[in-house]
Amino acid sequence: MTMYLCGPTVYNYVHIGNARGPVVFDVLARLLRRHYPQLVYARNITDVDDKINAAAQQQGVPIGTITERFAQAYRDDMAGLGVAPPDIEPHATTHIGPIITMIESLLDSGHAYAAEGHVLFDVGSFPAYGELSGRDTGELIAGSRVEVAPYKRSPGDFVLWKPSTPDLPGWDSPWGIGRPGWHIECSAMSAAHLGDTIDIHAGGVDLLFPHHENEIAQSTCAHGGKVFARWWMHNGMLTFDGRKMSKSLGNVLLVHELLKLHPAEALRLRLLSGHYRQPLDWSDGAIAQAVSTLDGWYRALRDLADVELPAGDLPVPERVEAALCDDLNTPQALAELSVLADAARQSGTAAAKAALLGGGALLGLLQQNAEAWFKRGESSVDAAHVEDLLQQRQAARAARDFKRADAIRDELAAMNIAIEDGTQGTRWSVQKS
RNA sequence: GGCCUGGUGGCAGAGUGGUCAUGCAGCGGCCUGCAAAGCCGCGUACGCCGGUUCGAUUCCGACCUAGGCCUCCA
Repeated sequence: MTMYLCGPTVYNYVHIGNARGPVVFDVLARLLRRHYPQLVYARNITDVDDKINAAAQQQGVPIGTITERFAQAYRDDMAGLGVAPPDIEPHATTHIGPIITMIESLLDSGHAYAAEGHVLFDVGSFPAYGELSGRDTGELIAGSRVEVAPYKRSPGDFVLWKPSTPDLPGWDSPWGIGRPGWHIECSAMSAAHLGDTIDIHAGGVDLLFPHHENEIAQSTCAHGGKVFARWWMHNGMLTFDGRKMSKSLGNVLLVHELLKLHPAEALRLRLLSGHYRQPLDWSDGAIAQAVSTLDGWYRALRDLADVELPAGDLPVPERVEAALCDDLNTPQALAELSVLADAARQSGTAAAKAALLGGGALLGLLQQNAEAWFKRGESSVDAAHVEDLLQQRQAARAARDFKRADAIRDELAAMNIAIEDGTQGTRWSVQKS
């Protein structure tokens, strides 16, 4: 079983919309690994690109400085969101050889042509072009938004290799010093690591055309007509202010920044709270709801802190798995998690606790200590002072001086501390998303 | 203009041809010194108009509306 996800072009921090695919397909990978332990999951890094070049030139540094920095930032952001690293993280610049080989094969088979230092894919040579995205080439050309260049035979033809000037990164090739086109990178990298035919190819819907269409054309033609990807999965876009969150629109929220402001699991929960194929709207209110939901689950777990888990691996609740097996229905899986939380609260058994944790684990949620969840942001709070106030309040209550006790509670509330009196004493937590 | 998706209760968001989504918020009750948490209960939800059907939120058609792709984009 093989899976390929189109990864980031690393010239800047990624925004939360960019994280939806990695998070959603991380859940898919977790699910698949249960059934196909030999799953090989590849997520590439595009580390050569015009935008990277622009950023490097602007800052006067080699592209490697930019790409290494932001590739690491990307790994950090994904780790922050609880995304497990893929099995393979191929970089475009370390696959120039395979890319050139693939282009040569396309030239040899008549699916590509060289012109003015460029090599272009001849869309007309691949009748199935447009099938995935449901468009026909005639219309495409009529659309006229494709770049018309004198060296193109047909406006829909796309670049496999383009020439580089001395001030830009380039690699030696049969067509001169140049660099690969974006589309061929994914074709070459997936073939290099996952073979001619991959099982699942994932990515955002915005890549459906032309990127994935082009990948199909290149790979199919380079591999003698073999199927490129058996299944395609496209995640819907994240919207913000009612519009697609995108760098070009400028309405982005960086993962890097959001992780400083909100609990990571709330961000992850939000990304999983809609079906992956549907659009999902991002808002502060939505994050607050996610935090409240997690509060409830963690509260159930905190009450069971002393209940020892059964030995061995956590169980995966059948209903959670069934939901995910049904076209990765994460909202349904989340609903099942709420049911499990109820069961844990009401039964208080080790089995119920394990089920809740096991279901959460499959979704990459409930991965932290319950007490830690409620005490997050504690560094900004003087815990000793809080404990001292609670002691005073306890004394006041014992003396039935409720006015004083309530005044202390108000004081704590002003410090963003919420308290709960329970049979095991008074608990406190930091009220901050 | 072409090609796609959607429009579900205050909010988020699944799903289904005919008794339940689920969560968040709200309301009432129990509990509590009072709260909080928890528990119990509540709210005439499926864009609009036709059609098919014994019956449609669910199928079909038109319309309105939102968004995406057609250019870099997760």
